[in-house]
Amino acid sequence: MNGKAATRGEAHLSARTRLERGRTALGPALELVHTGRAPTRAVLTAELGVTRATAGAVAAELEALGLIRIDAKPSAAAGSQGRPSHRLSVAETGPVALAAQVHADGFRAALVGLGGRIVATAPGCETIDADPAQVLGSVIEAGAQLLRETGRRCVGAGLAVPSAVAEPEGTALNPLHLAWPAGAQVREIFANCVRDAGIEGPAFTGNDVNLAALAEHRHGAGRGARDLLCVATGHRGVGGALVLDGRLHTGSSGLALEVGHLTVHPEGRPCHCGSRGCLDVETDPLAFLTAVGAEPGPEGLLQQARTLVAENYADPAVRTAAEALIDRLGLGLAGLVNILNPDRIILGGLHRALLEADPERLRAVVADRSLWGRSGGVPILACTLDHNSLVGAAELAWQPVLDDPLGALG
Amino acid sequence: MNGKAATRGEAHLSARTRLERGRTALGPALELVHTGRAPTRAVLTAELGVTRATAGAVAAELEALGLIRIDAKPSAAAGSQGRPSHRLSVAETGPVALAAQVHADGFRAALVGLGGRIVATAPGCETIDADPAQVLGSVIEAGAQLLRETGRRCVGAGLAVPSAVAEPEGTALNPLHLAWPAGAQVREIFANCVRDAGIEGPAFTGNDVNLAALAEHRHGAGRGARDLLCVATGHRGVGGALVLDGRLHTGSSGLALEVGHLTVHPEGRPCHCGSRGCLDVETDPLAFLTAVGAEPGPEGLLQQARTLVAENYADPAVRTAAEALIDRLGLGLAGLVNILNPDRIILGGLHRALLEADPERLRAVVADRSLWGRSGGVPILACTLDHNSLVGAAELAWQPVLDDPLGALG
DNA sequence: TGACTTTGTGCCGCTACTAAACAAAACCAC
DNA sequence: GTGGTTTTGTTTAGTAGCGGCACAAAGTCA
Repeated sequence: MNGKAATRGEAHLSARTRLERGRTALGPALELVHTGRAPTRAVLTAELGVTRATAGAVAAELEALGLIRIDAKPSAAAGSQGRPSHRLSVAETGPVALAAQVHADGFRAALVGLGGRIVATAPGCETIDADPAQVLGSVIEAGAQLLRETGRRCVGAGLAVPSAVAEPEGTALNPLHLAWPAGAQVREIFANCVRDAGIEGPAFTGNDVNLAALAEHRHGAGRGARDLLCVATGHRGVGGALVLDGRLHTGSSGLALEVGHLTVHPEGRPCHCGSRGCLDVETDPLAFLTAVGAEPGPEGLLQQARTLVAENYADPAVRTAAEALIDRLGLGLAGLVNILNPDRIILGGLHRALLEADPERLRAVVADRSLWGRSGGVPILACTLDHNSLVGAAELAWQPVLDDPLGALG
Repeated sequence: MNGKAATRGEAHLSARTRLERGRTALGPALELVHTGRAPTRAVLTAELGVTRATAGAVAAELEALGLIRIDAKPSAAAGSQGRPSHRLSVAETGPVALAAQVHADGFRAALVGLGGRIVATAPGCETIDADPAQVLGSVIEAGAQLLRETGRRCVGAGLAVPSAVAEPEGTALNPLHLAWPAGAQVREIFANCVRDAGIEGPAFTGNDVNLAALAEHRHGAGRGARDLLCVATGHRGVGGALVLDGRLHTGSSGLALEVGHLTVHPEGRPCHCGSRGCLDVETDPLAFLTAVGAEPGPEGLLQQARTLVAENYADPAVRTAAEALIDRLGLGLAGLVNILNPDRIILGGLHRALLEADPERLRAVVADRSLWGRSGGVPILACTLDHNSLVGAAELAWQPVLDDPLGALG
């Protein structure tokens, strides 16, 4: 060991300069197929910037690894000239990632293949225990059952939690809606559950909105965006996420994009953070239901608020409350646009319903409050994936394979 | 051309997947020497993660290109064992970048070598014309004169302007303090001036605070940081910049980190943006001087405010005004911390003076208003480089060489 | 003085790629 | 049909960059 070298730079820095070796084209090629950007070897050739020979060899190797499928029969695209190409697709019986999600109403487990395809889903549970180890043990047991039933190889496991996850410790800082203790070592607990269940591969844990953003970027409304901003509500509060150049930006300690305490209404209601009129307390489902004067129903705050916006927008009380929320959400998004200048924004939860109820109003507010009205033209879209947090959790587990297929599976 | 491939992904995406070829170790190695992280070939070996043979060959090639110098005599580090290593350093007579900066008081030109070392400086001008082409023509003429005097090879030119620069057009959106027209095509004008002066290499233009952040990251207080946030004042207004993984984050249209309109004082003074109590109007030199009740002096707002803070902090009026600014700056920084979660913050201009006057107060405010007080522990430092915008402008011109030394110089 | 430690270099071989020629499978014009 | 064109896929040979290894060099330590 060389002491000078070890203390000189932080680990992540030398990682950035460290060179890749081996089949460097393998990972990028798999990612292109995974995200649906390489339907044929010809496209793969162009996207990788390599020769046809290389693209062919790489594709063959990925097929040999059981990750992708190359159609035996060529299929000509309509109106195309030349020799028809063989389609590339994700292997249908290839490995899967075990994805898990916990939320206020319970948990879910699923197996997710390449391409973000959900292969199998466990029934799920509708209640949640106060002990993280018990909950995560149950959800992993459900996942292990799925693996036994399908008999598929597992590349790893990912967990989505409705809380900020601190780096590098992997503790849940505010699992307020889970009745879990703040600071619970979720990553470690989850990894232990995965190991104890005899499941292959590494285990990862992330915030649900972050993972939803990652999934939308790769397989949903965020495809092709370079700087993607996601904002979404759960039942309570607001979460944000940023995907830069295809990677989640979680900041130095995992706490980036905690957007809930942007001020969007200086005279607004007080927030537990000590300020007033935070995005959290002004635009979440509870804020909306309170403004409408609706009694809490049995279906949960988020579902109740969404349904009201979607189905009763003609009701003046609903519309007035919704427009107030849209204006404040727009103010918050404009503030984020001025700081992050994303090239796309995706909304989830109640915010998605608000966008769909009156897209023009939201876009106008954002454009009006963005500097020079210019970046106000940023596209604002609704998220498009079902279970995007679950798919995002699987992306975490797939990442090592995408980075180095041979190293992770060989 | 393949139409399908061309329309499938945006250009930057295929660039990310496109593979490097040739001597892939050359660029990273040069960057390590450039940023002072590879003082010997042994360290270079460790940082690159290659064999000694490769590191030796790469260093020899960089020396042959005239970019670095390998000491003929070995120099043993104190208290070290083993064979002493030959020191690596930046070539003293190697190529230079032409750096230019325009600001409210005039312009400056300099030649900057690798390592961020200013090799030569032109006297500079104290007045500024309303016509961008004339100003940039003059500054380039001063730079060309320096090149003639020193006879050194030029790798390109970089320009720092006190305005947001829109991407990809390269227009200055708010050169308010320059008396230039908003929307001036500064990048194109600058590139034309460079070409007309017969200067080799490409020309680049960027915002001065962004470039200052880049320079501080590579050669100053930001070294080793992964997520670096910079906030600085000029004479009027506040600018921000973010360096992620060694690269400037300018957002999709160059307008990221326009932090001047964060709300830091809801009942504060009105801002031209339509809101009240923006960081711009609450924490810039004019805000400070107004709060103190000082008459504008001849030395410029920034210098006057800085001097007051640095030399008259005992004066109750100065102290009261400074503390109010610190509190509001802290609020703004806390908001940015909640969104970006940087691992370091660097302050420039008046903000630097405020930090140095009362570092504890500023850190306490930021920690208090950051979520969980956790990321509030982010280090807040003063910038350390002289002429950091100028050095940053040179970094732009050096970047192609750092990315691919052979391709840029061979 | 000799053992040990660390740095630097020459040589060999591997491997992932390129380049270029060839083969295959569609279309079109006649 | 038949032959030409276009695009895709494969085969072959060649190359460049890096790893591995052995060895040499230049210091410290006992």
